[in-house]
Amino acid sequence: MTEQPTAPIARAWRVALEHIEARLLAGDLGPGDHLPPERQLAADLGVARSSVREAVRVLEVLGLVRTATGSGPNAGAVIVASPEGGMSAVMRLQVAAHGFPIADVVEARLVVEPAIAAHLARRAERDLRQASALLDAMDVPGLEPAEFLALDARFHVALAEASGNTVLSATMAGLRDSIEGYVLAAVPNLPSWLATSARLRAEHRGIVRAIESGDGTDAAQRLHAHVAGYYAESRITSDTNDTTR
Amino acid sequence: MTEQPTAPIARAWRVALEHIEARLLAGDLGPGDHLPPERQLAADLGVARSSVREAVRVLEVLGLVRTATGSGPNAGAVIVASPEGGMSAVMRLQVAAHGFPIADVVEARLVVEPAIAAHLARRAERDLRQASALLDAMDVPGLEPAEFLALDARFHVALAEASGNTVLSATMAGLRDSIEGYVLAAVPNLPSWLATSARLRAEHRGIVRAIESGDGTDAAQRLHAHVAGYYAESRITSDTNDTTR
DNA sequence: GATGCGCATGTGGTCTGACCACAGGAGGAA
DNA sequence: TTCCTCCTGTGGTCAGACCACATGCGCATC
Repeated sequence: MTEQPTAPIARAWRVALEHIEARLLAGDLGPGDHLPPERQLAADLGVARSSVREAVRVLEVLGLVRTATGSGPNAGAVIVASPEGGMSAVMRLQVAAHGFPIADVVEARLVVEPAIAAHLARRAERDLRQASALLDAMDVPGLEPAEFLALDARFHVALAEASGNTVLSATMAGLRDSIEGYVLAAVPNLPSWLATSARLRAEHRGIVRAIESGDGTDAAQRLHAHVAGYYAESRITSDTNDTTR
Repeated sequence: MTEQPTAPIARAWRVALEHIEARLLAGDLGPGDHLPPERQLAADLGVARSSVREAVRVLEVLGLVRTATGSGPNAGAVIVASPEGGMSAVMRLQVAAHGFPIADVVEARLVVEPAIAAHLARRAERDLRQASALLDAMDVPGLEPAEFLALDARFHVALAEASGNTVLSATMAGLRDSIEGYVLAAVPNLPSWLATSARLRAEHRGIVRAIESGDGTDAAQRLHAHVAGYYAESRITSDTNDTTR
C-alpha cells in the first residue's frame, strides 16, 4: 500500500495557489520577483503543469502577476500587485451575474464616496492636482457624453487616489468599472445632456472647494447629493439590468 | 493563405472568460443556471478544454460558479454569485503580495465602517439581531482571544450585513479576512487582554445603542474610536508584514 | 406489478506529451 | 570590435487519455 490512486483530496490547482500565497506571506516572494517557471513549479509540487497554470491564471486575473513570453528579465510571471484589475474584475463579474444588484453598487457609492471626501478634507496631505486637471479637461466644449463620463469616472477615482490609500482607490475603481456600461446606457434617460453636464461640472468644483477648505461635512454632503442626483436623474437604479421581470 | 499559424492575438482563456461574461450580461445565464460542459464549451469556442478550464477556474475563485463532479442536477459548473469569497481572495492575496499595505486596509476600515454605521442609523429598516446575538456570545466568560476575535470580526461584518447591501457586506468581509492573520498575531502586544476585551464589549454595546437611537454621527464617532483604539493598542500598523526593512 | 440493484453515462479533475511563438543572449563571422 | 545568427528557455495552446464520482436507466428478482 504505497500511494493509493485515490489521493487528491485537495485539488491540485489549489495546492499551487496556496503554495504561492504562502511564499508571498513569508516574504519569500514580493513585487518584482519572478515566479518559478511553470514546469519547475509543477515538478516541485508534484502536480501537472496545467494545474499550475490554473493557479497562475487566477493570480493574473486578480492583478498579482503579469505574464510575458520570451526570455530575459521581462519574461515569465512577475509579481506586480496591482489591485485595480482584480477589484474591477470581481465587482464587474458579480454585477453581471446578478450577485451585486446595481442598486447596491450605487448605494455603496453613496456610503463610501462621501466618507472618502470627508476623510480627504480632514487630512493634511492631499494631492488634488490630478482631480483638478480632470475637471479642466471636462470644461472643453463639445465633449460627447461618453467622453465626458469617462473623465467624470476618472475624477471620482482620482478623489480616492488623492488619499494615497490603495485600498480605497482600488475599491472606488471597482465600483466605478462595475457599472460603467449601465451608466453609459442610461444617458438617453437624461432630459437634457447640456443642462446635466453643466450641473455636474459645477458640483465637481464645489466638491473640490469643500475638500480644500477642510470642511469634511460639507464635502460629504455635496458628494452625496452629486451622486444621488445623477443616478436619480438618469434612472439607473430603477429597472436596468433586470432581465427577469 | 487560409489560416496563418500565427492567429491567437487574444488569448484563448480570455475568449472563454469573455464569452461567459457576455452571456451573463445578456441575461442568458443567471444564478442557478448550469454552464455548458467544458468539452462542449471548448468545441463551441474553438479552443482547447484546458483553456476553458482556466476561465472556469477564475470564475470559481471569484465566487461566480461552484463546480462539482458526478452527474445530475447538482453536478457541473453552477452559477452561484456569492461575492464574499472573491472579495476576500483578492484582498487577502493583495495584502500578502504587499499590494495592499496593512496600514491602508486599517485606514480603509476607519473610513468605511463609520460611514456604514451612520448609514445604518439613518435607515428605517435594519436588522441588528445577528449583531446583537454575537455581542451576547462575546459576553461568555473565559473565551480565548482567538475565539473572541473571531466573534468580533463576525460582529463587524454583521453590521455591514444589517444594511442589506451585498456590496458593503462583501467589502467588509474582504477587509476583515485580509488582515485576520495579522490581528491574531498582534494579540501579544496588548498590555492586558482582560481589560481590552472588556473595553471592546462595552464599545460594541455603545455602537449598537447609537445606531438604534438613530444618531448617525454618534455611531460613526464611536465606531471610528473603537477601531482606531484597538489598532493603536495592538500596534498592528507599525511594523508587521514589512519584511523589507 | 412492485422493488431493488448494478452498470452505462456524462461530468469535472488531472496528467502526459507535444508543438508553437517569442525575446534574449551566447557565440561565431565579418 | 561590431554585427548577425542561431540556441535556449519561457509562457500559450492543443490533443488525448485516464480517473473518480454521482446519477439514473433498465434489468432481474420477488
